[in-house]
Amino acid sequence: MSPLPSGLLGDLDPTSDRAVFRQIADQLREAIDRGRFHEGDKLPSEADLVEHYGVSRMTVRNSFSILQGEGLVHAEHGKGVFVRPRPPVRRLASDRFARRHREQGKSAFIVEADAAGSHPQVDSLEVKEEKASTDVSARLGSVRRVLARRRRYLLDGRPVEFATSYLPLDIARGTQIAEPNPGPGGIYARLEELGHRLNHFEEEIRARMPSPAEVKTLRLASGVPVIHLIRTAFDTEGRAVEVCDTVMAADAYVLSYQLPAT
Amino acid sequence: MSPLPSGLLGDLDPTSDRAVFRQIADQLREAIDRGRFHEGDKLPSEADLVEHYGVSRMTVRNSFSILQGEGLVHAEHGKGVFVRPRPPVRRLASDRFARRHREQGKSAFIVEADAAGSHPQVDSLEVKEEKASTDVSARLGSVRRVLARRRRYLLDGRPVEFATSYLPLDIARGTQIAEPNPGPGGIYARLEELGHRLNHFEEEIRARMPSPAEVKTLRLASGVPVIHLIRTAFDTEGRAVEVCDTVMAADAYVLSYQLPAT
DNA sequence: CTTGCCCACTCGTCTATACGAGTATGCATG
DNA sequence: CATGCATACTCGTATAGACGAGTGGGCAAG
Repeated sequence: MSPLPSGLLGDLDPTSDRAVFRQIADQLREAIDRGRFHEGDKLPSEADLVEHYGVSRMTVRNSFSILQGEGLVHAEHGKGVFVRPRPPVRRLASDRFARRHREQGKSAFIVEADAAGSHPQVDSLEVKEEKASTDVSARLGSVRRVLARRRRYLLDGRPVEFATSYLPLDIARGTQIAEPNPGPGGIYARLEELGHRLNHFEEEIRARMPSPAEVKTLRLASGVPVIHLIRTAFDTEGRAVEVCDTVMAADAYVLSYQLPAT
Repeated sequence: MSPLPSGLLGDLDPTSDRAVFRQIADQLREAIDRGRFHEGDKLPSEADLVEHYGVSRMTVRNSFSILQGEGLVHAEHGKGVFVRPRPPVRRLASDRFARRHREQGKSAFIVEADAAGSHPQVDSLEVKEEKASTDVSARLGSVRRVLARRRRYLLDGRPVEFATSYLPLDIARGTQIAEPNPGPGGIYARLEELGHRLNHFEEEIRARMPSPAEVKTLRLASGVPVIHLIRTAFDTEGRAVEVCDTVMAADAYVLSYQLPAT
């Protein structure tokens, strides 16, 4: 247990009314911000800090837990506490559903990830008929049952997004949309072939902390929120033909929209 | 210290390899999800749970800290731990900058909040010239200095959003845009009067955990992420005439966009 | 050289205790 | 009745100790 390089971290201010564990967290945070520790670097161990500050181990752990909650660091059992690297982000532009992007055979996700040089995967594919939730039913116009298409998207082995599409049975049942592989251009291409020419989409965006289930399927580190996006697709007759419910790891995404000023 | 109503919470499973504090958190979470506790309800005190489960206080506190991290509950010193109420959300539609909304005298925020029956406020108004950050400079096209307009928005006394607009000095200096009150229709109306007819906006959206400073200015409860929105306004000549950097309390907002399918 | 074990170091979980500080309530005092 | 204090309850902070479990390096045996 080598002593901490002096000057790396300061001393505590016993006269301060700021709690000791907060002071320690502040100093670590500042050291990270100032670049004393870089992404992926190992922070001093709990034992190091116990010795350096002369406090008990629980106090140090308390400090770490603050930084974890902020998403700044993550602990690895048996190894140490590390500065959390910012993962590469995926940019979603608002024209990502434009018809011209729908021509080729591969899905938008695959094409885009390949172009960005990362390795895309889709798994947990599940297609089945089920009872519509209240919310989905309201959005699709009072349908009882729907076709649900679930899938998880991964980039370089890391899950980044979990999405479920809901479609009214009278549209989707018996079509290729009900097959695991919906064919080139995805379900939007199939919908248009079926006569539902798409007119516009509505997207609702929320951000919140993940549920335990979401932590699991997206393998989220603590302190990482999710972006919850609900998209409704409307055809030219004004009918809602699909609702897509997407939960994204917030640290992996930047959403981008272009709005007319008219 | 009245005993806990039996049946409200279950027992621990000593054979489970799930940590005790997680089991307790699970049971509390489930009880909340099932509606055994409603928004604003007080959960059993730490002492109650210590007695009920026969564990130490730190273990119970550990459970609570999980739920706090999820944004499910919040603790009040001297009172207890409560189920966090879902605050009313503000919906931001993608047409909120349409020209027709810019006619009246009051700001969009005030009009909209009044209509929703809540009491809007704007404070911390600050207008000054300053050095442009790298990011802002890049977005505005390599300007050195900018006019910055900072303000905080509150609904019913609660801060919900903190925004800063940056404008190139050659556009804003000496105009009403540089005054604390930009006049009816806001700075977008002034920009158009100055000959910068607006063509479109670009919005970039991220979600992340707040910095300590953001926790303070937005008075955020723990477990509440922020939505970080960066909007760039372009005039008909393709020039970026304003960058607006907005940090919103994520539990107070739903963003809504409408996209053409073309 | 390879295999396998031991050991040191790491964080994870849990107990027990202590005192501080904010809140609410009831009771005694004025 | 009103004021103010005592008190009990709440969570906040901190200490000290114990054992468990994952990781990785070194060393000894094969």
